[in-house]
Order: sequence, then C-alpha cells, then structure tokens
Amino acid sequence: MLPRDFLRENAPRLLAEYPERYADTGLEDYVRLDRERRDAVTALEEKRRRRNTLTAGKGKPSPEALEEMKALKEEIRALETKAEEADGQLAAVETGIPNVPDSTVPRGRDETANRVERTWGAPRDFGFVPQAHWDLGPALGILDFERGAKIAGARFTVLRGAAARLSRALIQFCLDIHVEEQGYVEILPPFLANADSLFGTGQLPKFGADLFQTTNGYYLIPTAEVPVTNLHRDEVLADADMPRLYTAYTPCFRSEAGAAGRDTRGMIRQHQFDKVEVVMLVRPETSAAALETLTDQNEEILRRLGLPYRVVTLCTGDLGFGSTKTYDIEVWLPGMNTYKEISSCSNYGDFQARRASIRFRRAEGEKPEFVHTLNGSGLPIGRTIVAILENYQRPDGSVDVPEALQPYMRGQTRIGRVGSGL
RNA sequence: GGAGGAGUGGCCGAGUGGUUUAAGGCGGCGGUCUUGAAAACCGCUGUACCGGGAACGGUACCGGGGGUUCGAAUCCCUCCUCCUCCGCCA
Repeated sequence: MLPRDFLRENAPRLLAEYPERYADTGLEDYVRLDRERRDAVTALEEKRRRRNTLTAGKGKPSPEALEEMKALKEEIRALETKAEEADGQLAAVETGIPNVPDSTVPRGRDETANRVERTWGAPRDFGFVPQAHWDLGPALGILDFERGAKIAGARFTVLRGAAARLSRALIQFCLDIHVEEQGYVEILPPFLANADSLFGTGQLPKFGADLFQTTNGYYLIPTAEVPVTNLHRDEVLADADMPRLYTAYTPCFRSEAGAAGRDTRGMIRQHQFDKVEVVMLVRPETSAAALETLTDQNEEILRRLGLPYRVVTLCTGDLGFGSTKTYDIEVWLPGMNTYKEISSCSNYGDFQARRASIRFRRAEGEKPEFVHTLNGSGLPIGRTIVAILENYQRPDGSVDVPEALQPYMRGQTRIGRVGSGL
C-alpha cells in the first residue's frame, strides 16, 4: 500500500509515467475518491464536535440541549454512512494499487523487456539428446504424475524413492546454508494463515483467486513469505532487533488460477510444492543493498549444486504487485532447452510493512518508521529437482547426484531405476 | 466440542450510563535543587485521521465487529485471544 498523501500528490504522474503498470488499477479515480472521503469526514467530525460540546457539562443536559442532540443523532448517522461509503470506495482502490518501481527497473510491457544481468555456468554438452524430467522421472520410477492425479488431481505429483529423499536432502541443504553460513534464523510457521496476514503481504484482496481457502476462513499459504513476513505484523521492533533475517521451509499451495495450459507437463507448475524461502526485514536505507545480498545468497545455492543460471531484472510491466524491484534467477533446463525461473528475489520497500504495520524505532522516544521487507526463494524444491534431473542425466537415463548434495543423500552418488513393481 | 473467568495507554492497574478531557502507580523525557549523582519536588508522555504555512485546533481509538441510547470503557449481541477445568486426540 502506498501512503495517501503520496497518492494524492502523485496519482496523475504515476499514470502518465507508468501506463503499463497503473492503467486500469483505479488510480484514475484516486484523487476524486480521496476528496470525497475527506469532505465526508470533515462534515462528520464537525457534527460530532458539536455533540461532544453539548454532552460535556456535568449532570443531565438541559431540555434544549437534549432536543438538539436528538436532531444531531440523525445527522451524525447519515454522515457516518456517507463517510463509511467514501472510505470503502477509497480503500477498494488504494489496496489494489501496485507499488512504484525502483528507478533502476527497465521499462517495458512484458517479459521480453526484462534485462539479463549476468550468467553463471554454461549449459553442458551432453553428446546425446537430453531428456525432459517428465520422461526421466517416470522412467526412473521416482516421479509419478498419474498417481498424483488420481489421489488429488492435475498438477499434483507423487515423489518416490530417490526423488523423495532428494527433496528432503535439498530442504536441509538449503536451510543449512542459509542458517549456518548466511546468518538467517530458521522458522517453521503455520501452513495456514488468516485473511489479515494475506492482506499484509499483498495477496488479498486482489489475488484471492490464486489461493486455496478452507471452509472456515483459513488460507493455505502460497509461500512462506506470508507467515514469516507477518511474524512481526502490528509490532514495533527495537533498533537492536534490526535487521531480521529469516528462512523457512514450507509447502506452498497455489490454485494457479489463470495458468491453464501453461507448463501443464511435468513438475514445473504444481498446486502444491515445497520451498525454502528467505525473508528480510531491514532499515529502509539498506534495502537496495540487501536485495543484492539476498539474490547472491540464493544464487550461491545454485552454484553449489553446479546448475547453470542467469539473473534477469523484471521490467516494469512484469514486476509483481508489491515489489519495487525483482531479480528472477533462471536455471538452465536442457530437457526443455530453456532458462526457467527458479527463484524470485524482491524488494518490497515499505509496501508490505505499511499494509501489515511492521515498524521499528531507531531510538527510545522517536517515532516508529516502517521497515523495508524483502524475500526470495532459496529454493523451490520441485523445480530444483527438475533442474538436477535434467542437468545431471546420463546417456543410460540414470542421474548423478550433485557432489554438494551427496552427504545429504547418505553418500548416494547416482540415481538409478528404483526397480519394478510400480 | 462443553463449562467458567479474563482482555483498559510502553508496563501494572482503577473505573458498571453524563466534569473520564481514562484516576493512581511504574517506566521514559525535560526541569528545579546539587561540585556531580541520588533522593525529593515540578512539568511532559500513545496511535490514526481531518482542517491549517505553521503554531495549533478537532475527531476517533479501553481485544475486533455490530447494536441500544440524546449520550457507552461502562448495557446488549457476536467473533477473536488468553487462563482454569471437563471431553476428545497425534
């Protein structure tokens, strides 16, 4: 959410400067709705002030005063209704207005305008035609798409044997690096969250269709970003507690509304997937540098795993709702012959902090300030397994275990066929 | 799931329909006094929004929401959280 005085000042400028981001967001109506709300509030407060004056004396009011107060009651009620309506209309607009892109973000309407920042590693020369994971996995007996569909439905997968262990190993591998080498505190949060939490991180009210909801009002978290960022919702942190660095493994649940037909094969886009996430709450002046650090820390995991990748900066038209700047890390997938998004590292500025009221106080007696929030995937387990299978495959269809992962696989160096009896 | 109790400012805590403009205390900030400090004494103390160059003025906020009333921290309804007990349970 952006501050009201800022929107009051800048609504026309934002519309003119970033049509690819602000067209049809309701920003066109902001100035008018804000004026209407303030007029309504001012009128209401004037009447309430009068009522308070009449009721301020000791004992029972005079008959005349009583008469006036009875009349005021109706006026106040009408003005309250009007003010609530005006406030509701304004809130509906302002909760759906995206954050302002950082000045270093490239301009453009869609992903074709994203800017490649750097590339690490080189696609391997296999000497044979590499298979896609949706062929490799079932052939090895470690990915079972049919039974995933039977048990739950489309976009669910069963991991078996080495894939299941690989999943567990990757979770531990990522967490260990974040905790032991990069200074994050490990969190195991609830996997369900309430509406306030989802509002705080920006999924609600605009993107509710992407979420799974329980019949009694909970939401399945789409990412650990939600519960972890909301750890400090409605809190004022001490300066000594800044910055806060958290990492968390959670399963993630996404209804993938609107993604019909995209990435339908294999394990790229699932309703349920595991992910290790990192979240930072930092002082505002440090958030730009923190985004670089956070991105590099997540790249480090791919480097350890020996997976070629590149980093792109999302352009203004591709940038997520609450983000000021996002680096996507894209891993090379030889079976699909493309770089595919594996991690998204974003600086939200104070956008989430304002929605969730996460503040800090620089010193005793000073006014609380909003923190800046950042988060990044480090890493999504399913897509990382996909990347390992495709990048480490051998001519016979078996797969080498990346060296860094072997200790987490109890020394296993290669994944072969599990055996018959599937 | 059932029964009972409780939620008031940074913290403790009083307040059961009209000087509550939320008592009192603690903590914090400033001052007087002092060579300095402590003690004592005096003053100040939150958040959001509205009006306004500003100073300042106003409105709202006593767990959330709704209601009754001319008027609600106080009465009613509902939800949430915590505590005690019962039941069930990995």
